[in-house]
Amino acid sequence: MFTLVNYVVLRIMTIKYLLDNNFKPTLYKKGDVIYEPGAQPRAVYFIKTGKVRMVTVNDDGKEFIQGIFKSSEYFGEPALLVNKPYLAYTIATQDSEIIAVKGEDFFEMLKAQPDFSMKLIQTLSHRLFYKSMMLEELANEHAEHRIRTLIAYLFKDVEHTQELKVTRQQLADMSGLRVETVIRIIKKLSDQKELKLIKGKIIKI
Amino acid sequence: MFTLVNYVVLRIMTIKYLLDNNFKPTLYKKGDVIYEPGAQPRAVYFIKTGKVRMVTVNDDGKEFIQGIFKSSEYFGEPALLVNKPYLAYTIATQDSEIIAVKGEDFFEMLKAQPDFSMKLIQTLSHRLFYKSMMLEELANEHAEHRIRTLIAYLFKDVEHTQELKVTRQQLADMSGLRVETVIRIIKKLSDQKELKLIKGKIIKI
DNA sequence: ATTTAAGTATGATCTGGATCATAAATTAAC
DNA sequence: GTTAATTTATGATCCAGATCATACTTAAAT
Repeated sequence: MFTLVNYVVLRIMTIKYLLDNNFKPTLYKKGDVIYEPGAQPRAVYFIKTGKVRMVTVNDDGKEFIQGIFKSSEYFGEPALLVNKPYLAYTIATQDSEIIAVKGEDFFEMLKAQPDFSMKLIQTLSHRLFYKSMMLEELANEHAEHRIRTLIAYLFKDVEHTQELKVTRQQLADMSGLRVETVIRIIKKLSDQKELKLIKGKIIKI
Repeated sequence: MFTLVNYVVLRIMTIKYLLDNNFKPTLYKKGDVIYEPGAQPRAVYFIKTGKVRMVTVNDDGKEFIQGIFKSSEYFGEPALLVNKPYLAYTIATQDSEIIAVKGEDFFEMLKAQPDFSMKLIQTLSHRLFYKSMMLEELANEHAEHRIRTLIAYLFKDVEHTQELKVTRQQLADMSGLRVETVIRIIKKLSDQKELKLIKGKIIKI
């Protein structure tokens, strides 16, 4: 069976494969936009180093974080694969080196490497899982439940007593709530000893 | 490039392939549960005939419709592929013949047929697209906007002057709103001539 | 053709979380 | 080390949509 370890190895291998095959990373500075909604997809983006956030923005300018991608992950395939314009912005949240693999090359990779194809299927399944979970939350659950579920998810493969590297604003932007609401709920969860706060940082208990 | 026509053909071919290879459909009666949340996935389900709805249910019994699957479509792969318990119920909304393909056989199919693998990637991408769109709506948009977007999506490959085969309750269960709210909004959209109502049925304008 | 069930319709009230406003505590930048 | 910029914090008010209640209409079952 497919394990977490070879999953990670395969991810790193993919970047190596690209570099070995002469794909060149582009440098994006913090805040740079990699693509915007409405644009026609032409490539899949592999992150060599750095981090990006994928956000949809409504008419009032309110952001919703669709996903966060970091080193050795890739993004932008769904739009390319269904051949529809992007729905979201993708923005570097720190300086990042990103390899853009053109559509044809990506399809080539898929054909040439059945392993990669299988891995993509798993990656897409993971993302679907997360989105299904969040849809249920946003549709049916109240603020406190949403934040509990989201924090549990973010903490899922994190050690005891480690801190969460997300701001209240980001939690708000992932849960469809407002910062003030998230702040009040985090405080409440802390009062109930469901988590610990040290200088405002959220610590797993 | 991959077109809608060969996409549909491939879908139908898959069922034919399964029948030719001696996979036997099981009959589910209207209301029968195919699987429930918490169960460990062992198979992928291909619908020969009929229709199912995939729903998550919260503690108060409120349903959220994660997806509706019909003839020649399949469901249940993400949980199998990431090897996590199901999140949702899948329930036959009418009498249905469904072929359960065991995990091993499904992985076999994927390996043996690169076409199928590519098609699965596209299918997952489509579902991700829909879920991303709905997440943005549930997180950021007001009731009227949600219903507009949802109706536009449901009408997307439907002719002019055709009727929507969904109830107000189903729209509510897909948008995280309450029936009364959906009813009031549909009425308003009708008043604004954005759609037509005939005996309560929603008609594309 | 009647009964029953499911879906649609509408008004009145209530409430969770948004919004607004203002300040304190951290962190980043120079 | 000081200033500037984020982030966290907290109270007061407001409102979209939930909830409750009740009735009507259409479709399904017998």
